[in-house]
Amino acid sequence: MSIDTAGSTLALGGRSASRTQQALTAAHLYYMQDLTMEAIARELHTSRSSVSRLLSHARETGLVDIQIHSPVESAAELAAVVRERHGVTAHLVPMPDHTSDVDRLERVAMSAARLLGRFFDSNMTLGIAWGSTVSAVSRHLVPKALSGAEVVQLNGAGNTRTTGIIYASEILRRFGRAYGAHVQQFPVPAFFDDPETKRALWRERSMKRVLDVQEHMQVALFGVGSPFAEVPSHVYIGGYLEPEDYRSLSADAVVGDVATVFYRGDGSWRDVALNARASGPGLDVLRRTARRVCVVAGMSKLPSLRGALAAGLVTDLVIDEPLARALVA
Amino acid sequence: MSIDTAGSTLALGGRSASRTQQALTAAHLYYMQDLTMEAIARELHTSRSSVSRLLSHARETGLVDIQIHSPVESAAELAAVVRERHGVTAHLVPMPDHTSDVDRLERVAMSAARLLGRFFDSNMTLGIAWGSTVSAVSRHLVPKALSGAEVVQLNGAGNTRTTGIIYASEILRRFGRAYGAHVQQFPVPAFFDDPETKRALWRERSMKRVLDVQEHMQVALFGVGSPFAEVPSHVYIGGYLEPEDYRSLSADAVVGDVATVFYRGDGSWRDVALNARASGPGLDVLRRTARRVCVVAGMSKLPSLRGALAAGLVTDLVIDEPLARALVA
DNA sequence: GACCGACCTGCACAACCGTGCACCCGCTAT
DNA sequence: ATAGCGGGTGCACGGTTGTGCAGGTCGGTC
Repeated sequence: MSIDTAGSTLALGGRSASRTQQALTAAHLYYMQDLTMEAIARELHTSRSSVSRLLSHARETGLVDIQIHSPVESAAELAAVVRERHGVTAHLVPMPDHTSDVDRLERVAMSAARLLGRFFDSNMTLGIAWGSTVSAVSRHLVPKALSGAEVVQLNGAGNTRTTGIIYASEILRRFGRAYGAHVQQFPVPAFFDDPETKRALWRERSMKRVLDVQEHMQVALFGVGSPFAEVPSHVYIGGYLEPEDYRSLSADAVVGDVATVFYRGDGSWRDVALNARASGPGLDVLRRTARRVCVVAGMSKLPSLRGALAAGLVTDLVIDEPLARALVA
Repeated sequence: MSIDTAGSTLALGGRSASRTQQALTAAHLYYMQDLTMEAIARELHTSRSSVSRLLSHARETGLVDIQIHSPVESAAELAAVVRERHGVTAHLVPMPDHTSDVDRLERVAMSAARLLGRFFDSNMTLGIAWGSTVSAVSRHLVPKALSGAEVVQLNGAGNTRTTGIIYASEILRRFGRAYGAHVQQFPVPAFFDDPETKRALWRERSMKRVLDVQEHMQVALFGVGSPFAEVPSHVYIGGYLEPEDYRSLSADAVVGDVATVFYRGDGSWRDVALNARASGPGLDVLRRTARRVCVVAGMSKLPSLRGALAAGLVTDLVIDEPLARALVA
């Protein structure tokens, strides 16, 4: 008689179980056993709406993981062409040609966020650039409980107007929270005024520690900047660069940047003048990272994307399908 | 102008794409980008109902894979107790205590079928017993495109009334189709009349080939039979055994069987008389298999389950939660 | 060339699900 | 004590999704 209340309920799903346990049970009943929410509500002795919320909770917190496998034999032809031509794995995000640039970014970011969970695991280090693309990704991350994971900021965010801490650290924090990871900030300006200051600072042990973490990351996540596009990236409008800097970039025939490091259409970057003052990791450091996930949305990014591919910065490319078609056209 | 019709559609999702490609696109838009079916229908230039069917197709054919991860720290206490006490990984299938035995079987089988896809991969061999449990599982398999996979029947199906070919081969065929695997039948009676015939047949090269495949399987899937339960298993009602056989089992204190091989409550089996005439693999052969998935539903199976656990036949146990609770009680 | 069957489509309807709202409970600061 | 607050619940409604049905298309057959 003492177990009477538990008698007709579920040991793991009963009213006394934790929210997570209930969500787990509901998810099992819904996704594995194909019950309706109504039926689940009866089994859990609660209302259908609570079950609906429980399932949302389960999805949002990563208890339920939905993957899409394209059967190998038919792996989207377009992706195959991209792989052959550029040597990267393309993750195409389908959408109509007439999608606006903001929608593209949002949709690509959502897909990228869900994909990232497959690449990032316990005891790994993830390096992130920041900018509108990575920021958009950060808003759609699916939590995954990892241990010993670390997230490190790849480039500084300070400029002449703000230290950029708030914006960049908000992004970092989202990643850290989603993966239960330790976050490593990088409190330096995006661009130094004097390259000598950068070199000096880089010799400081506190900075060396961060740089060392960057060097050993297994996954890097970044977008590409497009300095001369109609819709310039965050770096180009936030007061980071001076008119003379633009002239310098122009003179160097720069087509884009990754984490404040600039490159030309042919992928060269070492002798771009501005890079001496940039806070981001040298592209050779980036290239030593095992998995380098580049997220790109919108036609205006095409030239800088080409440059990034030419520079061999990318192993996995998350990209909207119309742009991918333009890339191989 | 010639590409006009394709201009406002999706290259991969347009009307000319294959059903699979369309389903893939729809799945991406639905599960990765959270669009409604209505919106997807617009992008794919089709009706909403077609999108609904496309998504069903994607789920049924394994294009979409839904997994449930219980966060390690909270991995159902009950499962932990089972692991500790019996050394097996328990996959608990939640359901109310008052669930009928047929519902239990159906629900456990559904979960088991979805789980199996995680264990069975290309170039592996899967051994299956047959019986009501495995049959139920076979009806819920989620397809997965493998190469070089093989499915082998573990025990014969013939009896004095039929060769059992139709029933058993239907089950086998379902597995073969779901995984694109080659199927290996085992056309022998479930029980021989004369153990000598079995020994003779086992020396035939055609039989040796099958036995050899069985010995090298990486995954085995089976239920447990319960000879003296209220709801006896297939083997015990299909005309396979004679009254004297039952007396023999009773005299040997048998509590159950796996693939026609009988064991006692303490897990012993070698000296059970009837086993000399059984077509199933010796339990030592079974125990050499890396992953041995046992599917059990319903209280009446408890004694035979205990025996199978005592015999160390199981590495992964798919079981309804009320039964699991009874097991550890 | 008419017929047939297998398959696909959109419609319409019913079933199902998400969410704003009012409410309740336990906690805390006043 | 009590008002306020954060978080959870069920109801009711409207949006979303599954599915039987009545076509339509295509390829094969007599």
